Amino acid sequence: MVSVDSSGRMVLAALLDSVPMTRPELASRTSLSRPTISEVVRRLVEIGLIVDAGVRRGRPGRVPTYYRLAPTAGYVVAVDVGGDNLRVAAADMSGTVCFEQRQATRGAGAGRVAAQVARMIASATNAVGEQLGRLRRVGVSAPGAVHADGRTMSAARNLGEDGPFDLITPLEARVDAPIVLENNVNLAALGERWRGHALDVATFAFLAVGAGIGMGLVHNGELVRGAHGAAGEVAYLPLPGSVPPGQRAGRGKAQLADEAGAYGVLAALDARRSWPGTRPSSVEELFAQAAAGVPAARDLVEAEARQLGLTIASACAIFDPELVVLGGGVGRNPLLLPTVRDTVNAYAPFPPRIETSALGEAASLTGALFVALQAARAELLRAVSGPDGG
Amino acid sequence: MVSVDSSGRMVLAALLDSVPMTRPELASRTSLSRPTISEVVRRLVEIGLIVDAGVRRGRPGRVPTYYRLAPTAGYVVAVDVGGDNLRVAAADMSGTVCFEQRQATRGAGAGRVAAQVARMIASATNAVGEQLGRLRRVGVSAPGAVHADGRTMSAARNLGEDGPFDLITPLEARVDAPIVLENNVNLAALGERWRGHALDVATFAFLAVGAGIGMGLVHNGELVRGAHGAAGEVAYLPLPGSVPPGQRAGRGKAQLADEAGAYGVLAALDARRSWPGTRPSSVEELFAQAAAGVPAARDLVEAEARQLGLTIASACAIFDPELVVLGGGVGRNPLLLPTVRDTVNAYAPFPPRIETSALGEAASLTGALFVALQAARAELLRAVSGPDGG
DNA sequence: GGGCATTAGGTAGGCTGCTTAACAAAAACT
DNA sequence: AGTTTTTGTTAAGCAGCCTACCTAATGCCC
Repeated sequence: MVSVDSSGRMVLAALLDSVPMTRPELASRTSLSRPTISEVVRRLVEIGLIVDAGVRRGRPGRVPTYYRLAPTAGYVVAVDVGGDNLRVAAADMSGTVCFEQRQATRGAGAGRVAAQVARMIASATNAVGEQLGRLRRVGVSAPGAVHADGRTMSAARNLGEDGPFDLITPLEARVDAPIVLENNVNLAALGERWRGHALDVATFAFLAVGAGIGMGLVHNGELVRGAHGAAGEVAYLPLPGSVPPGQRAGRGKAQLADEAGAYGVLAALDARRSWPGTRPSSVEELFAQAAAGVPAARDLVEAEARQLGLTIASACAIFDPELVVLGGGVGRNPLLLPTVRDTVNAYAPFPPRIETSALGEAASLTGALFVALQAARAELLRAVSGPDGG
Repeated sequence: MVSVDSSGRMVLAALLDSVPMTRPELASRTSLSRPTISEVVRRLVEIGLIVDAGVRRGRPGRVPTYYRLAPTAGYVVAVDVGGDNLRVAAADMSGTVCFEQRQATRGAGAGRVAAQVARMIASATNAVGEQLGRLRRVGVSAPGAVHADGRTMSAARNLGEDGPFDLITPLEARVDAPIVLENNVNLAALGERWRGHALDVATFAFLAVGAGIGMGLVHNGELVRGAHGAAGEVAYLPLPGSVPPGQRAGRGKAQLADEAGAYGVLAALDARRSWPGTRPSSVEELFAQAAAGVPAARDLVEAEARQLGLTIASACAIFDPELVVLGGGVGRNPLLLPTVRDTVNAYAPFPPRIETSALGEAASLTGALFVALQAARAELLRAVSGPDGG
């Protein structure tokens, strides 16, 4: 008798890519024999994990049956928790997104945010209904450093929390699935690797510039978190022109690169005494004026781009990525790209490719979907042998 | 019949740690049954990879036989190619060093260096003789960036080569074993992880400060090379006070951190117009005067330590290591440590542990031994199933 | 020194998870 | 209609382990 253990996993793993396959195809893909594949497929159909998906006609020989992942194999939900917006998405086990929603963040503090997140997850599960089976995993993207326990996070100023706090526990009480928490920038990096510009890139960095600034690093396809979950905290880079710590107000040890976020850009804007025409009141307006050719606006944008260039040059000297993806509300503005590239080329001995995010606002959410799917699939593969095996 | 395939590898892998083991011990270690272990051991003894190592007396019960790796299982040789010195070491498959030698580097250029290296390898193999079996692998440590092909390297100014050059091909003609080439700083990092201060540390950095400066990064136990083999090239870090590229003479794009090497320190020394007492003519003398309390010398050492601190702070902002090991002729001087630590603590939000190298001058050589051993062991494990299997 | 407890090592038989070989079934091609 | 081609099933077998049981050889205790 055949296992449905290691071979079952191989077959299921092959079918998780959502492409239906015939048994001979599965045999050559897994390099198992056809009898073994038949046995495994029979068991997986019995368990309800895969289903018949019609036959293939038109070629000589007996018609083979296609098999694919059962639609009821389960689904995952991802949440991107931002200071301004909450985003939710749901996808089936093959990764096809079947629900999306966006809401303004109402209220601050872990408790209120958790409550709103739980409601959004509930509306996602309601929308999906029973047709996709059960909810297998929830991926949560949030700004701030995630501790080693995978539950606590700190430095999430955007969410109105300064100290360490726990977003997971209040969620677990209201959600019937394991929850994976990860930093939003790290997830944006994984998102770009899954469905963005870093498709086949093993070693790259995602530079997110929004209200603040942060970098997500991927090495040989796996996330670099650092010993304290602080890898990619480039706000703490000592850069040329930066003011030594202790001589700065407010942000603790954060260095010059912190000024590259929207806060910093607006501060630089305020510092300008005169402005030709109407003074921009947001970073978007500043970029619009720069695009329209207002010299003062172009100056600020150039200065910003140089900062980002120095940040990337530092990353190259340490990490030497093959590609750097620029993202975040500020960072993904294409106006920055030429000066960023020039600056990096001037400093780095082996300049990486530099692109703006292919996923835009959805990068972190896509990454959260990815980690949720990964975890759910791994659990599914383990579960194949677990229950009893037959 | 038992495989000597997967189980054979498990047994051999257990015995590679050089600790002799009895068959019951092997059984519990590999979680295989005693009959299986007996069968596997019989085959490995037949092949000549392991040998009887006496019996254990003194405990109740039948006396068990110890087995260990055969002394004739082979050996590896490591070479550390430096601008001033060549070092060679040989070790048996269990990692016990049984030969060491040092020579001044005579002549420059790939050709001459390769010839001298080949002679040293030959003297190592002669010293070892036939008693350890055959030479299985040679590990070579060299300054400079190793290309993706694992053969070519560039930027090895210390060896009198500027452009890319190939040290491996001329060696292969004179050495009867596969050769592994790796950057000396990367190898120093691996050395510290194998037999130094980073024993159980998964994510750390080795900062080498000698003539130049370079960093070796280890993430989850594996080397971070970067997309162009340029990870850890911290000479290119843009730091506070650094002069933009193009405004500097000589070293291309290299930034301020380059001044942290011995060249830079001596340049700073020369820039001082007056000096109390006899002006030091080497970095060693400078440190000696600083230790003796000469204020000007202390100033220079402090400045150097601050540079290193900023470099490490940059690495923390990007990579967030758990530990940083200071090495190299300049870097391992303990006089630097307090100021380095203070500077890092001032800048980094999560300061890593900082230690001076436990292996000193031998760090790179130890790392070269390690990669040679790793490669030789992997090949040995593959070979167990290869030849025929019985 | 003899019996007993304890541990090592060997043998026999059996089970699991595959394999290959052979065959039956069902389509396209001629 | 017959041939070719591919799919799917069945039967038999084998590799690589395991368990159960047995024998061998020691230390310990009286």
